[in-house]
Amino acid sequence: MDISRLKGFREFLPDEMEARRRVFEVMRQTALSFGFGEVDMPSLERLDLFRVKSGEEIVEQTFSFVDKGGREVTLIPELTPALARIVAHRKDLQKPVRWFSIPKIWRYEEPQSGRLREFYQFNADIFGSSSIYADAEVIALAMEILHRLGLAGKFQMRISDRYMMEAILRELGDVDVDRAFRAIDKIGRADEGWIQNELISAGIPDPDEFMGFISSHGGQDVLDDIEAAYPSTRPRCERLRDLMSLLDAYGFREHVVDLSIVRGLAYYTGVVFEAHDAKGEFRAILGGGRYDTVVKLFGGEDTPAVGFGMGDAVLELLMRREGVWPEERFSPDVFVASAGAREYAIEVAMKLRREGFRVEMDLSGKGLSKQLRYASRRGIPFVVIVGDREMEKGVAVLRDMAAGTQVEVPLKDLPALLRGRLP
RNA sequence: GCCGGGAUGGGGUAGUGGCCAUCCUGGGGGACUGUGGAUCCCCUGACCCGGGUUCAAUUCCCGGUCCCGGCCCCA
Repeated sequence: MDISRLKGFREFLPDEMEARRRVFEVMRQTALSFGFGEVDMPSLERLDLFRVKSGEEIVEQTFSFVDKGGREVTLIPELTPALARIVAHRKDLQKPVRWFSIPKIWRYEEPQSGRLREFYQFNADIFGSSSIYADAEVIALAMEILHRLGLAGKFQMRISDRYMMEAILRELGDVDVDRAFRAIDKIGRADEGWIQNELISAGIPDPDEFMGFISSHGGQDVLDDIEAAYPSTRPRCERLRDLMSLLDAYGFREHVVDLSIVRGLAYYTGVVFEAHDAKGEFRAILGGGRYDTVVKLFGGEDTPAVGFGMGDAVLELLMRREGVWPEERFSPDVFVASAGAREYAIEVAMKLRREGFRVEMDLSGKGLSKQLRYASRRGIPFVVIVGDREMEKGVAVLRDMAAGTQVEVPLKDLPALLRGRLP
């Protein structure tokens, strides 16, 4: 019998979980500050929910199985279809809908650096607004999260527009758009000769010149060049210019136009974006874009949408490298040590707990020496010592473990004193 | 699914075709029943799995699993 942990799955103990929880809390507070509401969705869904959007090949990349009722089901590989289903059917929802979530999601792939089979993914979407303001708002949320996580200037937000790329490809002739996109998506990762061959096969006559264009990334000047060379891109260039200006207005500096960003998925429409490590060490930190046709696929009205997803794996690698991953340590604020007078110790512990402190209490019934040793080893910064003497006087002894000093205080003053000493 | 490198107590490691498999750390207990970190003592606990070669395999060979990394893919 094999009871070992499955490949690509992680276990988090309190120390590790505390760090991750803090990171998620930053994401959550940032999204809330942007007026996004938090949602949660089922972890198990019908496989058909994902077939609608992505086709049969997705089955091989999901944790799917037939349940006891004969239904084909799967652990969700992404959140968007469930959201689109709700938006399609809940016609009472006032638009624009702005939602975020931090679900666990599952993908049956080979684990490697920054990629696991089970991971958390922060997800934010706006449904019901086709305006460029919505694109800007979503991208700004992504950048603000990275900023608040201590990654300002450590990433680059690369932005493109699929419609613009399609316009360029149409000007080049009879091009196999999907194939060209796949090749473009590999720029910077795959062999350049191979990419050129793929581009030729896709029907692009002069891949050298073409790659020159899409390899250049930067600000408005890149858009000017594109517009001059491919006049039919003008409306999309205008839109991208607006987007870049809006992101300036949000106060960000990490955004650039980068035509090599196309995203692998067929359903994206219009603006697409990815945030990358500025040093180019890791795979994409996050990715997203516009998907204006998806809600309709689920039977709803034509509902424009834009959003992004950010997994915790690459983010963690990057934050660790930059030294901004939170300290991996969980400990209570206070340990209540009991020297007899167990009921009084319980009373003190509960008082502190209800005042908002993290309070661990002795459960061993061992001597004070052992209790102090335990608290010391756990790294708990304060110990409250209570026994018969303290109970009779209605006081408690507050011991600062780092300083090795202690004071006797009336019980009613204990919370305030503790609050003043904790960081 | 494919390719490369790994795998020795909970964590980190040394080492070996044969003898009680090394050390550090952690965990439990004690010296110490109202004051911790030090020290000392005791206890706990490992050669990834299966097959092969061999008198003998943790060690060599093959396969698998898992970990790390790369490819494919990346919703």
